[in-house]
Amino acid sequence: MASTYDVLLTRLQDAFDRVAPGADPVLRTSERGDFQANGVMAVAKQLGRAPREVAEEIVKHVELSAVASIEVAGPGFLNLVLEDAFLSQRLNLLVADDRLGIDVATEARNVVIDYSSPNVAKEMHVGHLRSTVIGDSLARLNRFKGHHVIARNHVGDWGTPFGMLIEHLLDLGEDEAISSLSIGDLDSFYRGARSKFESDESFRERSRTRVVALQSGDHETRRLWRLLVDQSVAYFAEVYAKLDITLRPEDVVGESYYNDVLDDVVHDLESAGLLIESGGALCAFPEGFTNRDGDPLPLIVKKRDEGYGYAATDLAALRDRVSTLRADVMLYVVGTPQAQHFEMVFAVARLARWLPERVHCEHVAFGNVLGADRKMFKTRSGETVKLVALLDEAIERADTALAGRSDALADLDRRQLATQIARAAIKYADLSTERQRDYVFDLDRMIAFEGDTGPYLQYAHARLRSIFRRLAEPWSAGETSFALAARAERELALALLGYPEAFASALDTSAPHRLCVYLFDLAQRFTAFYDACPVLSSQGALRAERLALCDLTARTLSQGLSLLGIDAPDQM
RNA sequence: GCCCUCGUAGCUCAGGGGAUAGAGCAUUGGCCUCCGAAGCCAUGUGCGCAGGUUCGAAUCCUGCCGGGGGCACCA
Repeated sequence: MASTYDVLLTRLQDAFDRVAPGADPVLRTSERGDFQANGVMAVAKQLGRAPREVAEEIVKHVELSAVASIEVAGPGFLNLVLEDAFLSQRLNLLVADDRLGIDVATEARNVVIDYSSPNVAKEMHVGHLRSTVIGDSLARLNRFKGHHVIARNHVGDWGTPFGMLIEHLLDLGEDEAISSLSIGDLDSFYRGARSKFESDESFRERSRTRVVALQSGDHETRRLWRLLVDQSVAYFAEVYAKLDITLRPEDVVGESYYNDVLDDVVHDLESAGLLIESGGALCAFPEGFTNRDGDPLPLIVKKRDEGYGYAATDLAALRDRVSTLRADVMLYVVGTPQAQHFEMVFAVARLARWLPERVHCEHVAFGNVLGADRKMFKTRSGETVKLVALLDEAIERADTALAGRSDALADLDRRQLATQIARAAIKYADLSTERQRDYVFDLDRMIAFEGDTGPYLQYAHARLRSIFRRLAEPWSAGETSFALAARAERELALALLGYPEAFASALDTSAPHRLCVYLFDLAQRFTAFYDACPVLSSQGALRAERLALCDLTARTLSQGLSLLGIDAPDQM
């Protein structure tokens, strides 16, 4: 169904077209009315006419009867106020719609989303938080829109470190190594290997030999490698479950997956005349990239030592995603430092004709997570912070807070609830800031259950559900007459009608924070309404209307949060 | 040195051509015989600086200043 905004835009567009075909009405929500159209001034300028005169003409032509009143204001703004009956009609459409006004895509696209990407035999840490959380939200948004999402967890499962990791595994003994890995103590395993590699010459030599064996496909070496990978993937699955991330083991398609086609990638690039030998390495030199000396900057596809760099793997993956997975959209949820790398990879892929124009390919970049000192977020002792440790601490705090307000929650699984709240706190804090910016990680602030936080949104939802729990009679949403006499009711209603635009904006720009901003605004309008408009103690039509508003708000909050990967418990 | 990115209230952040620039936290002061006070209401000398484009600039362009990042074989 067309959203309320779309209805108004269509009507205005028709009127604008009669005066200046194709002109944008520039329709926005407004504090001076419900909406305002700002496009008149530009049109008047273009026509060389007085803006107010043009505005009057558009007002004369626009067909808005039974929809909205419209008037000219200031230099030529058009202010619109929705008719009560129209508002009521629009709300009833939402009441009857499980999707709350969000249409399924008319054509489902194949959307490949590359996110999370931890390293095998290494702990997941804050450095993986943003990619994981943002990528998962984008996956949920695209799925909800009806697209076919292909999640790709491009884990680091290949490269020279595996020589030392496998030798370390052998030193420990398989059983011992597996039990160490399966309890999630990946860091100490990795450190153990690392320290031997740095201090022990013979270990170093064994590691080098082992890498060669791995690369040449030695059966036993591959088996040991597979052991490492499987243990890690199982561990990642535990972390994802704890964070409520939708990535599955079958979404793991690591770097090694492309090993067999790397020769092919190089061969094709060579045939296309895109590779030049430079300093012993095979490089592509896409236009527009220079190094610090002003010379052309290479994308190194094959290293001097004959090994392949990550450019080769990324190119192979990209080619595979277009040709095999039939991607229409490819999103790479990777930090901003990789911006130039991806620009170059995309440029080379276009040159190689692996990336057709019709495929939308985008580096969904995000900023760093910083500590209170505005430097990269680390523990006090300077260690990277484990993701599970982060979540565990948040769970503890949530649990403590819950314990202090216990009675109503006696029957519930407090631990489960604390986990839901902790996830909300961490995810919302991450998602609610504009992606490209760095943000300061402050657990106190994000889990403080007041202000612009995940728990605040959950709380608003829980209060709504509480109203329905108290209801003596069975209730279900039906055709409702919305009078919206109180200001707070009208404000809430307008926000509810804006949900489809907030969703579209978040989806189209891969910006979950836009949905966050919307949901927080909605929650605030709800609590203002809640304060000013008694629901259960009101009577008759007013009560029915308010219950319907509550139901719509609860559904919108719940659905919106779910698109962010956040639960909305009924009680907390 | 070149390129990218960011600079908005004391702090953390929205707003990315439209009218008097908004939230949250903190501050101060009000609200619970009444649906959950994790709440609501009130409370402000702020768009880094200088030009430019425009009827209109926090928003677009140029330069400068400041933070962060990238710039040949670790991904």
